[in-house]
Amino acid sequence: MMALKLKATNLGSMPSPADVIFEALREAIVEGELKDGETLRQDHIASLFNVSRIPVREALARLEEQGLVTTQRHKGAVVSSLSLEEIAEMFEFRALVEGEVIRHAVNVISDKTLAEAKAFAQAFAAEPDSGKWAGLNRLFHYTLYKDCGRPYHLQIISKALDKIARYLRAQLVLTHGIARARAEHEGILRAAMARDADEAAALTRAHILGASRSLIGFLQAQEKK
Amino acid sequence: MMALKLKATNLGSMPSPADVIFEALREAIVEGELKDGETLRQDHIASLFNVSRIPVREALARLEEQGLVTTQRHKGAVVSSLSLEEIAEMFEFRALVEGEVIRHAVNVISDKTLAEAKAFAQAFAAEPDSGKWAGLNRLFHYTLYKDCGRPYHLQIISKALDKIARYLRAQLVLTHGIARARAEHEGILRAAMARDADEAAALTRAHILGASRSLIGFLQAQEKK
DNA sequence: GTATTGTAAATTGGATCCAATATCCACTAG
DNA sequence: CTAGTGGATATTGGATCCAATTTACAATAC
Repeated sequence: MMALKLKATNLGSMPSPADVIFEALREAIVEGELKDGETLRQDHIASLFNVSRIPVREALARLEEQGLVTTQRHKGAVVSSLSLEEIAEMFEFRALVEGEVIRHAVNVISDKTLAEAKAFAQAFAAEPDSGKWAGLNRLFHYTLYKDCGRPYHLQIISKALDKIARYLRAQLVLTHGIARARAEHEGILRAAMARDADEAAALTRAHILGASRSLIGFLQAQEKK
Repeated sequence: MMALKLKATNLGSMPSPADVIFEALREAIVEGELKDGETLRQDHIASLFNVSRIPVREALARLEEQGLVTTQRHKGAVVSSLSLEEIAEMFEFRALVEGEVIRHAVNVISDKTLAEAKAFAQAFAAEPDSGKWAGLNRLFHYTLYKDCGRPYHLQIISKALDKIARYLRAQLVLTHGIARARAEHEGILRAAMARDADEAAALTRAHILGASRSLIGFLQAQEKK
């Protein structure tokens, strides 16, 4: 073996075109750029990325497995939409898992991570551009969770968030959720800094379930119109 | 519109070849017929099902998204294997979610469903063929959960089970888990019939975490050899 | 005018073909 | 004999081509 040192990037794990397309579509759905029920034409996507339809189809298959799109044989893929009941259930699920995760995290959380979380909370509170709220909100929470040593839990939370992020956005922007979120983030952060795991878990649960009630109420009112 | 009534099977939602292959591979992995680390050759699978590699690749993409196989660019797909830590985490996760689900289920469970669960518990206890234990075990628990009105939770549980079913099998068959499982099932069933949601949840959690300890101990001993 | 049939265009899903990469093994140099 | 090179083989990933199905719409019948 030669002794020459060079920073070798592992070509074998470079993202394939299919990966790139998957990520782009996922992002677009999560960010709400592709609306509920919108149909995704393989040809169109393929020409956007200058590839054939093959990698597009692979990306769509993976998105369907995640529940972000729904496919009907020979009819194509549409962005999945969730009913009110389904949205409510997702929030319940998040409250359960995120509550558990933050409890474990707070018991072992480092000062460095706490500082990061604090920075995100402040950035969130100070951000004037409503388009960036959802992202900062997610970063804040994720930072508080990430030391929990439970990668599978984190992955599941992330996938659940992907499915409802579009709706959450509405909750923050359209229901004045931002003001309450600021206050509740402060509380969660304080509990975490005090290493009070049960309090952090309880506040996180309440935070999620509160957002759920607010969003569901908003969507119900919306529906009646 | 004509009045003729006939039981119309919706052709549009018939399983595609890709669906069939996905299910078959999933089943084979879950049942342990395909071992950890075994590589899956696209050509081989394609000829087994008499199709080209295209639907096989779609199935593999979906399996990878589920975490049942791992792909490396240009090297192909292998059946994912879980470390001891990962297995332990999956059990923790199951205890959390299944505990929650059975609590909600027991509050609304029908007598009919209880009777079904009882039948599965008895079938499980009486089954001499160890190859069928895992399936009956899963049916018993699923039956107790299914009235909970939370389809997303059930789906997540199902996917989590898929990832560890191979290992669970070993726990039941090789560690005398079957005897304890019989007794614990009885307890869970009794709590459910008494509509004692908290007790059913606590017993379910204990059941899962007990199986986890037993399995992890077994695998650790195995590893040292 | 409305409902129904038939046909053309659009779209998906699969097969085949081709290029890029990895793996294996024989060969060579030292 | 060993390390290393080069090329044959196997395998994957993507492009192109083709068949099957859906959709839109024009033509026809009533």
